[in-house]
Order: sequence, then C-alpha cells, then structure tokens
Amino acid sequence: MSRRADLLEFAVLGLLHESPMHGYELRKRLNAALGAFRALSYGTLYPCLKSLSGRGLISAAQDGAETGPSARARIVYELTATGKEHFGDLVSRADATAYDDEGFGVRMAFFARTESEVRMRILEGRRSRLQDRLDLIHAASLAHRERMDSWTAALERHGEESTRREVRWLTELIDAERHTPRGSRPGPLTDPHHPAYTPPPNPTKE
Amino acid sequence: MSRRADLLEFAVLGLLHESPMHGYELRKRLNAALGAFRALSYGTLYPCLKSLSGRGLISAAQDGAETGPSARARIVYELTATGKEHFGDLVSRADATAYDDEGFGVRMAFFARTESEVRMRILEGRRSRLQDRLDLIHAASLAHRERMDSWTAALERHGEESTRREVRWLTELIDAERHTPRGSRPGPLTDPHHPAYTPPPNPTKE
DNA sequence: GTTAGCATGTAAGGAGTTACATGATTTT
DNA sequence: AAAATCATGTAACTCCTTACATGCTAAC
Repeated sequence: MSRRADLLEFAVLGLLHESPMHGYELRKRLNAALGAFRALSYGTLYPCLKSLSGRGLISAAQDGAETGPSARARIVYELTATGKEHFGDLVSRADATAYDDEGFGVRMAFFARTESEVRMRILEGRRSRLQDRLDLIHAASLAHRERMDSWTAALERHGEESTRREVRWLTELIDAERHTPRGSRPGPLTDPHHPAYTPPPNPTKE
Repeated sequence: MSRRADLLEFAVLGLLHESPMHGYELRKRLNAALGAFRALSYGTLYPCLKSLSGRGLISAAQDGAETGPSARARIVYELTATGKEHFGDLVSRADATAYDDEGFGVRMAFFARTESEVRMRILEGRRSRLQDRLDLIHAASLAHRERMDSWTAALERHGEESTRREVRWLTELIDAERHTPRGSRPGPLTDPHHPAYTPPPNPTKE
C-alpha cells in the first residue's frame, strides 16, 4: 500500500548497490541525483535505514579508524546478499507506481540495472500516463474556456507544452531502446564489484 | 506552519470567490484547473470546508428545491464578507510558499485577483528559485559525471531542459508584466457579483 | 433494473516534515 | 576562537490518502 515509503527503500537499496555509504552521504545523493526527494529529512531517512537493517537487507557497520586518526561515529551501510536479491525483485517489477511523477524518476535512475523489457514497459507506461493527462487538460480547457483569464490560460498552456515535450522525449527513448533490443547497458555502469567504501579525501560540499 | 493545508484553503476561498459551489464540484475544479491537487480526496476537502465554515470564512447552505422536483442534500458553500477579506489578505502576500512547485501554480491561478506588484514578486521569486535549482543540477552533474550511465544522464538533461524552459517562460511573463505596469487584468475576469449558483442542466462528466 | 456517476461524510493509518538534542571536524 | 559543515538520531505533529459507510439520480 505504502507507495512513497517503498520508493525511498528502493532508492536506498539502489544507491547502496553502487557502493556502501553512510546516512549523511546517502541523503545528499538522494537529494541531488533523484529529483523526487528534493527535501528528504533525516527524520525519514534514518528510520528507513533502521527498518531495512532490521529486515536484514542492509548491514550497518561502524566506520573504523582507517580514515584518519580519530574515529568518527559514522555508520556505513552496505547491501547484504538478501538485499541484493530483494532489489533485483523490485527492479524487475513494473507496477503503476513506476509511472507516476515521483516514481518514474527514481525508477529511471536505476535503468542501468533494469532489464530492457522492463525498461520498455515503464517508459511506455509513463508515456501513456502523460497522454491521459493531456486528454484531461484538453477536456478541462474546453469546459471553462470562456471564463478564463490570460494568466490561467498561460499556466495551462505551459503545463500542456511541458507534458507534450516529455511525451516526445519518452518517444525518442523508446525508439532508441527498440533499435537496440538486447539488454544492453549503453553507459558506463559502476562496477558490480563495488570497490569498498572510498572515504572522501576532500569532501564535496553541500 | 502548515503549508499544504493553507494552500488548499487558499484555493477553496479563491474558487468560491468566483461563484458559490458545493463540495463535489469544488473537488472537480480543484483537480482539473489547479495541477497541484491532482488527486484531492474527500477526506481532505470536507474537513477543510468544515474548518473554514467554523471560522466564519464561508457559509454552508442547504441547496433548496429550486433545482428540480426533489431536493438533494447538496450543501452550497459561499464566501462570507470575512472570507473575502481573508482571501484579500492572503492574495496580497508573497511568501516563500508562493515560489515552490505546489504553491506557485495555485497562486498563479488567482493572478487575476492579485495586484500587479505582488504578481511581479511571485514571478521573480519563482524564477530565482528555479535558477537556484539549475545551479544545484549543474553542481551535481559535475560531481558525479564519470560514474553516470546514459539513462541517468538523459534524465538529468531532461530535468535541466524543463527547468530552463520554465525560466524562459517566466521571463516572458515578467517582461510582459513590466510593459503594462498598471494593475491591469489582461483577461476576462469572472463577475465579482457572482450570479448565484447555476445548477448544471446537463452535468459535465468527470 | 442495474451500472455508473453524483453527493457527503468518518475513521484509521501511514508518510514525512519540523523541531529538538548532541557532538565532532573543518574552515575562516 | 567562531562559524559552518559533518554526522546521527528522536518525538511530536501535520497532512493526506485509503477505505469505509450511505443514499440519491441518471443513463443504458
């Protein structure tokens, strides 16, 4: 039932699949890379990590003194075998949550680990969802066309135009995917054998 | 503190400013016109109406038998004098909630009732917010450029392009507003003396 | 006559932000 | 030395969806 929570768990598992990380870093990545979690708070993330840890999907390990002279109380989270399996299950699913505004971005962010067939279903599902929205916009604008000031009209036109652009973009992606039907990974994917946790020598700010 | 709830109240007052309505109709308008409340449920709307009614901002009146032979249990809500005043206060404010993704659309939907000066501040605030976001996107893409697959890259480019387009759109609106500096209402605004409640002879479907 | 839409609500529960609480480390 | 950032959490609270409960009206 819980959609947003599942989404966060999915994203966390996906990011930890690339490399182990501690909570703070995880939050930064979540906020930056995925547009969905623009202002994810610790009050959401840490309980989520605790839950995942409790279910054995990730392991929590104190960061030892390898980094420097003094050991900070960092907790580095790592995907367990069970966690990898679970993420594999999730990533092969293409349910309705993969099509909506929040879900789609997150799913696409992990397309490199998604099978081509599933990718196609998600891309097409998203496109059809947007086309439904265009129909709604069109119907609505017909309904109250006369009593509409220019501001509302401009707002509606911009919304329609944006949606139309996303549909075109999706169509391009779908066509490209269709011409390379094998489960090819078009970009440099991070190494599946994640090279342990690399402590940042000069930490990236914000 | 409560942002989303204030937003809903604002939208309800704004819509009732145009003409009295009952809850069901209100929800349809909220879902259609304003993009923000895509799936507003009755569980949110009715308590909100009750609260507004309790505070004397709107009045709730049973819809009499004028409509047809049998009286349905419709409750028509109408803006009170206090409610109009309150909406006037809200619409003249340009706080941070007017700039974010959910807030901006709702605020702009009632620009026809907003003073030119406030409109400008909101448009410029929104644009500056989006420019901040562009900076963030740019910084993030620089940070993890090498370890990025083509899907993530495509997603990021699309997000950037969309944001850039919205900035351009806002700039056009701002320029247009600047060239007509008086508090002009560019479009046909609905009559301030709302012509009572017109029961739909042929009800619009969904 | 039965489905679909109109119309109004309540109860429960989950999700996630805000605010609080704390302390180490790095930069200025 | 002070300020900013890194880092981890908890508690309370708000918002909002889901599911439930009910009944009327129009269309097929």
